[in-house]
Amino acid sequence: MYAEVIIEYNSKHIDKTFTYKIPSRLNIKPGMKVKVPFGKNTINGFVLNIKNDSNLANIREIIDIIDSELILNEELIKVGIYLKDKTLCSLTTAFQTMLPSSFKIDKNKDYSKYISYVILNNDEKFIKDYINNNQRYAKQIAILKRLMKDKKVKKEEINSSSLNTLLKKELVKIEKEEVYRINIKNELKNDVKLTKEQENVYLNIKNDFNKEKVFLLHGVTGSGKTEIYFKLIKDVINLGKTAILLVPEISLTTQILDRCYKVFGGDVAVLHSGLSNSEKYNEYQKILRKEVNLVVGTRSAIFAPLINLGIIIIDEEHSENYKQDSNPRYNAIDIAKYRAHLNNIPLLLASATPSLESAARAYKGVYKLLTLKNRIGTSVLPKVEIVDMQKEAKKRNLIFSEKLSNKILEKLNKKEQIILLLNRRGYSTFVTCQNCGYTYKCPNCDITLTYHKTSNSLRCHYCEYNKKLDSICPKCHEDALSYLGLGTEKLEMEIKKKFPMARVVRMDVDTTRRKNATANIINDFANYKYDILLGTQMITKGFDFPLVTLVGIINADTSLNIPDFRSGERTFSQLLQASGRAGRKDKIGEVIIQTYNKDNYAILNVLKNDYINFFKEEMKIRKTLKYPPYVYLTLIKIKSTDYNLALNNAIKTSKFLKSNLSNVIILGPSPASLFRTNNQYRFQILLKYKDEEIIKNTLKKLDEIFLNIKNVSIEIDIDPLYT
DNA sequence: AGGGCTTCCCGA
DNA sequence: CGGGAAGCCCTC
Repeated sequence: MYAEVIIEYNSKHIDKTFTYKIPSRLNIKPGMKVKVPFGKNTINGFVLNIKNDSNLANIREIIDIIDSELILNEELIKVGIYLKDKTLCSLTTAFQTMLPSSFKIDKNKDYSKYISYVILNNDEKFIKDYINNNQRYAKQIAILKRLMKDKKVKKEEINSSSLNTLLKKELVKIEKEEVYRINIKNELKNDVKLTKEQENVYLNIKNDFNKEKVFLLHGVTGSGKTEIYFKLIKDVINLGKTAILLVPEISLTTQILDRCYKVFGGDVAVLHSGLSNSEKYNEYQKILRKEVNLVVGTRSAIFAPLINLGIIIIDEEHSENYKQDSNPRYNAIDIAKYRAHLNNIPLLLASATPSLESAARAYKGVYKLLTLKNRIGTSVLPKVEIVDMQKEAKKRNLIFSEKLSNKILEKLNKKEQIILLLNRRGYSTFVTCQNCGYTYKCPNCDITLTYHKTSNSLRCHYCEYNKKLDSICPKCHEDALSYLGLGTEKLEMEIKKKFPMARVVRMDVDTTRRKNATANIINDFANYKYDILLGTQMITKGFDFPLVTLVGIINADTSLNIPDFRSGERTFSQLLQASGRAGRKDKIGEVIIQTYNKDNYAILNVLKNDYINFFKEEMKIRKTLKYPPYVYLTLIKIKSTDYNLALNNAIKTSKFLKSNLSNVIILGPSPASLFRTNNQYRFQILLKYKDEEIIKNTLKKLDEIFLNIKNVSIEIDIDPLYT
């Protein structure tokens, strides 16, 4: 028997399986991690396939099985191959991406945690005799008596010298027991009652449990989507199947996870990058050992090795976090579709602001569209107002309009909570000299440096560049540096100045770096330890704070001004999601949007709370300009530290594509939106096409060509989020 | 990835 | 002629 093995060396030059003979002493199955000889070394690999014969001349033998557990099941092997095919990454990269670090192909780490117990090691008569004959060893006798009563006692609770004697005399022994770091023992809550509207959605999906079918649930914020998820998952588990629930980011897992634990108790494993390696190891182990039926997590949880999946649910499906922005650039929704296909089960995509692609498919009938139009309970949708900042600027109100200040004061007095959104972190977005006009720029990238007051440093948000701020201008040596542009740090200071009585907390990348920091901020705010939560877009996601009655958008234009075909969609979705945070329970929510573009269609549709109208207007633009969902996109970037090398290869690439592709619009090469990052010059070529399959082979060839070109690299992003 | 083999350039 | 760097190819 022979095994096809992928090996741990991750290079596109050896992106294939190698065949090894299976020695008769080993019981090898596909999915096992094995040790094999390779050249002069012995390395790790995964068995992908087993076959009866091979026509290769020199075949070596598998040395050993590393882990008798099947790490990759049959389905995951297929998913790995799909991932390679979809993103053009190597097979090894594909499987590495799917596994938590402790299980990766080149690792062999056991992060198990054990508790040691002491138990009796002999029959009762023997122990009793020992006690009777050795009355003078009072400590030992006490231990033995305790063990006769309690059966097992934690090792730390027992005096170590007495224990050693007892162990030597073989009166007791030590037993290790594995424990998980996350261990849920909850009283399970009873069923939640669904409203008519929820019930209808639930039944619609339940009727199609045994079909490969994609549902798009368009439900307004606060319409009770989570209850429907739970009911569906319960049913699936009762049928003896399993479920995956994806949420867009770690901060959201905490809120939804608490609710999962209440409903499903210890039947849940959680997977996201906020866990330590040991925690991840434990959670993964729970899944491999089939001890849980539900996995909740972020993007990579879509690779959870659950068998017998019954449903996959993707919450906030419009979120850009489902796409990985480094290699391999996969989208969890694609993987979910593939797994739903393999298992012949439903995939539920849900959002208050579905992505244009999903909505278009739903209106076309490719997905089944389900809607929730009403908020649950007595809660009504918030009242939205737009403030024209051009007028306010004349009154010298640059940060807070009159209306917003008054509303903040009003809410503070009423002891209600406020959320303020500003999509830019740091203190000021650029520092410039008022004397000579010098502006600090990153030496590696094509971008101005952001000033961070807490660390008194200038930082590049694209690379790791960081420098202390000078007291005088480095060019003209005048003391005339001024701080322009508003970031969350400065906003926090301004709020404290203007509303000294308010308790303020800031949430952005800078304040949430530490483990559990996000969860702490969210919990403290939910428990009314603060009046105002201010932050970047991370505060807009699905949180549920009943006391919040005012949401203020400080500057709605930040996302609008990014030159990208999706900026309208992003602005609309972000503003509508942020608005959704206002007014849950019985209080009416208010939303104030400050903008310099009061007539922009995205902002106006937020005002009317009209998703469908936004969809129609945006679709017209996409159709005219030939953008998704009317075409597919692939973005190719050619990068080099040498300008000419980058440019010449970009031109060559474009020629290659033009001669190999037909029915494809090829745009470029043009300088990438950030022309220089990390000292690399970047040119890009954009492909637009209607048939996904026609470009695959050409892209594969192109990728191979670049393997042999030095000092230039290529990056192929299929279905990119940004152009 | 990493090792071995070939080639090519140049110099006490 | 010899050594060392650089390029190329192979690994089941």
